[in-house]
Amino acid sequence: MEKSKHQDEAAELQPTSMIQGVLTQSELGEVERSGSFDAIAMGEQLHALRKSRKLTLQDMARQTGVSASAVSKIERGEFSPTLGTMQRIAEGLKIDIVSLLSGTSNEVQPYGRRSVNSADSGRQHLTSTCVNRLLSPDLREKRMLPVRTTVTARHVDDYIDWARSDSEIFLFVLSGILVLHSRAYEPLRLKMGESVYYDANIQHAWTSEGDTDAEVLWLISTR
Amino acid sequence: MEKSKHQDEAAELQPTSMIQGVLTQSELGEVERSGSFDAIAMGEQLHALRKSRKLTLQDMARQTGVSASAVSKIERGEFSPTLGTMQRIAEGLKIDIVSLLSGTSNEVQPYGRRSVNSADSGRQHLTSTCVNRLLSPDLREKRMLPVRTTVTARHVDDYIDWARSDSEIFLFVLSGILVLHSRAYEPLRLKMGESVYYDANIQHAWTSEGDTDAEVLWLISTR
DNA sequence: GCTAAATTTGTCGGATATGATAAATAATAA
DNA sequence: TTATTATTTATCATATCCGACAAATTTAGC
Repeated sequence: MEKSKHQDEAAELQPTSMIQGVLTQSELGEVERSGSFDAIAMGEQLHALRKSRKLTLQDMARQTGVSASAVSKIERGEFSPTLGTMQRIAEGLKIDIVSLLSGTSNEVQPYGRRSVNSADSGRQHLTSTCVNRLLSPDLREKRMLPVRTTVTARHVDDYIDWARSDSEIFLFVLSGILVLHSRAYEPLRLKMGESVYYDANIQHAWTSEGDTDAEVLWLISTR
Repeated sequence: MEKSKHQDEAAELQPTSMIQGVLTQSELGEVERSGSFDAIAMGEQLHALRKSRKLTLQDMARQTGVSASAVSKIERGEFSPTLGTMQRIAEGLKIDIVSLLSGTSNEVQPYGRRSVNSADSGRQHLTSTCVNRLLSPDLREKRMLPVRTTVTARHVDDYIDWARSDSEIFLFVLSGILVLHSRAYEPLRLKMGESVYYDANIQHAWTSEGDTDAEVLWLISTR
């Protein structure tokens, strides 16, 4: 079993960013997306943004101080703008360059979404080390991924690969005794009501201690 | 009481980004930071990055395909580079432009941090509507802020201002009955073991129902 | 359809960025 | 120190960006 053991159901439910079926690839996906773009992409961004605001090239020129012809050429990728002109454009449009470049400037922020979970909601997903139930799977592009998990593993040997990602994890023990194993720390025993917040960029794995399986509520950051 | 009611202790513990004592200003802080920079700042960024990697201008030229003299002038803000050259530089340095511009390219990502909370850990902070205990307050710059709260309010009238921020909130009921009030939805009753994930950009407030105060575990996204 | 206005795209001169090479400065060694 | 080398900055020719205005295209009204 590998790192996705207590994570692959989550992966299934966030398809766009889950390249390898590993939950924490979601963040990787974000990073990759924001990093990959060229002058044309940026031009398209700008064009889309201008259209969505229903501005003409002239309006643009007036607001930003960059000539209409220049904006036109930038939009069509005919040449690659100077940082200075990009700044003027961003300033005139009241957005920051980062979002202009990363292509998030035109995204509408989700508003008022809500997803309720009953005590036993969520399709169960079994692995050899735990049973996962992803909470609020209907909401996409969440910043946090809440999961309720029953940890069935009793020994770290049950894990072939330990989990690792560039995310952060918060874990709260609902019942039983959970042992958090980490490459950087001694095993940590957590009882009911206890919790831990840790960087997932260090390898880690979970096991239960005692007769009953530990039940945990945990969230992993997605960006 | 205002929006920070069940959030102001959190604010206290993330001083840099908590301008107005409102928890979700953390996000605002991030945004503001990433938006403010000019060509010179970018040049300084680049210079710092080059130095930290112990590269000469020639090395740079070799790796990026941008001439040493050009890089030198960019670093000193003598002119504003083209998006194309910025791309070449970013590519050669194996970073994405966004982080180069936003100034995060040279930051070291926290590694292997960990913070454990006992069942009753965290200094209590009383407000007129609830008792908050911020979990893992010793970790700074977290992507999620975990809080354990006892909701003492019985009626929405106890709130003067409802909470609102550009964050996302996950809430899990540990005991009692919590009622989630929202400007967009009918009041939602949540019993023990039930949970909800919602966008905090719509005004909301929490109350307890029944004789005992509801005990909830909740996390709010910070970026 | 046509006409007129609005909007976008092309042209060209001037401004600015970039690259090759030289000059200047800083670092290193004897 | 001086000599030597490494590194950065300045010079200048060339390529590219940018702005003003003209040409072409699209849109709107009839």
